[in-house]
Amino acid sequence: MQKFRDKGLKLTPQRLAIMEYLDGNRNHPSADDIYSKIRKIYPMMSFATVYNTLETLKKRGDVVEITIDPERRHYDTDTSHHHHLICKKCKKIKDIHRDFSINIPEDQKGAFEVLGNHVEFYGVCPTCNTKGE
Amino acid sequence: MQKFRDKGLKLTPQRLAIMEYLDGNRNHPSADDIYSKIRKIYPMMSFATVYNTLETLKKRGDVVEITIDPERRHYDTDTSHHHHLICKKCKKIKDIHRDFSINIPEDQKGAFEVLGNHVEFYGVCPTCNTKGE
DNA sequence: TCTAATATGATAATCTTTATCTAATTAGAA
DNA sequence: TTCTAATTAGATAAAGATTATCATATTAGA
Repeated sequence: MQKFRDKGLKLTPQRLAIMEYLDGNRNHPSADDIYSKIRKIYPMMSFATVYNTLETLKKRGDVVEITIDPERRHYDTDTSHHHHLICKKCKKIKDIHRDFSINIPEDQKGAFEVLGNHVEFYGVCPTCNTKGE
Repeated sequence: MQKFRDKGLKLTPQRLAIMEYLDGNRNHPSADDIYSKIRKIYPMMSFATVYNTLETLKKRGDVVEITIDPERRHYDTDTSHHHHLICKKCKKIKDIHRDFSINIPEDQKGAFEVLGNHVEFYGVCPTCNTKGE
């Protein structure tokens, strides 16, 4: 939380609410998740503010956008290098912390400047699995 | 191409045009790419038909949806297990053929049934790199 | 050639995300 | 504490991607 307070970021009640919601949140919420949840407490929250704030936090490097669910973007405050496991049914996302040290073979990389990688595992979570087919 | 002709798929001119366009196409086109291109030759092509056909081909397993560009979905007719490298600037996608044999550590997997994985490498392609900062 | 089943295309609808712009608020100086 | 410049919020429009609907047209096979 403290990490958000620095670097000339104007602290408004809306931003604080969003940051508070995100801080330590391991559920990789979507913009809509954030909006819906905070709206219950601060009904004056606007969708635009959610996107604005996410954009600001992304630029500051305090939040990372996850592209793993084709339906919508998810956000993660864990900015350390890690990977994800997604349930194809309920779309729940789980963190996978582990350095797989994967690299593109030289012959396929060519002159491409590779900046990083992200592994997306997919499958069916225990909850969805027990609910049957 | 021949692989599309089987299994009780009704062959309409529109479908054939889409299949022909996709066959051997290594550019991971988006629905819009497909639509725009084919429209020039078959002006009667509808966007709905593009999506319908993609859906059909996906179900048949002849096409795979790639979730790597947050802006839109891309499609790949190479259904073999492989990974992708995307340019953060121009969004061009390149195939990476290589089995990295990565697995989730048992303690993090739990009862999750893992069905597969996909590695997304990102960076800047040679073309965008030479265009300079 | 005929028919049942399926696909097309036009269009509306939905959903996510971005853009615009004015009024309100914040941070920091005075 | 007050004032001011800069930034942000919120309302809303707009854009863009994808899905849904449904009457009409087309296909495959009898």
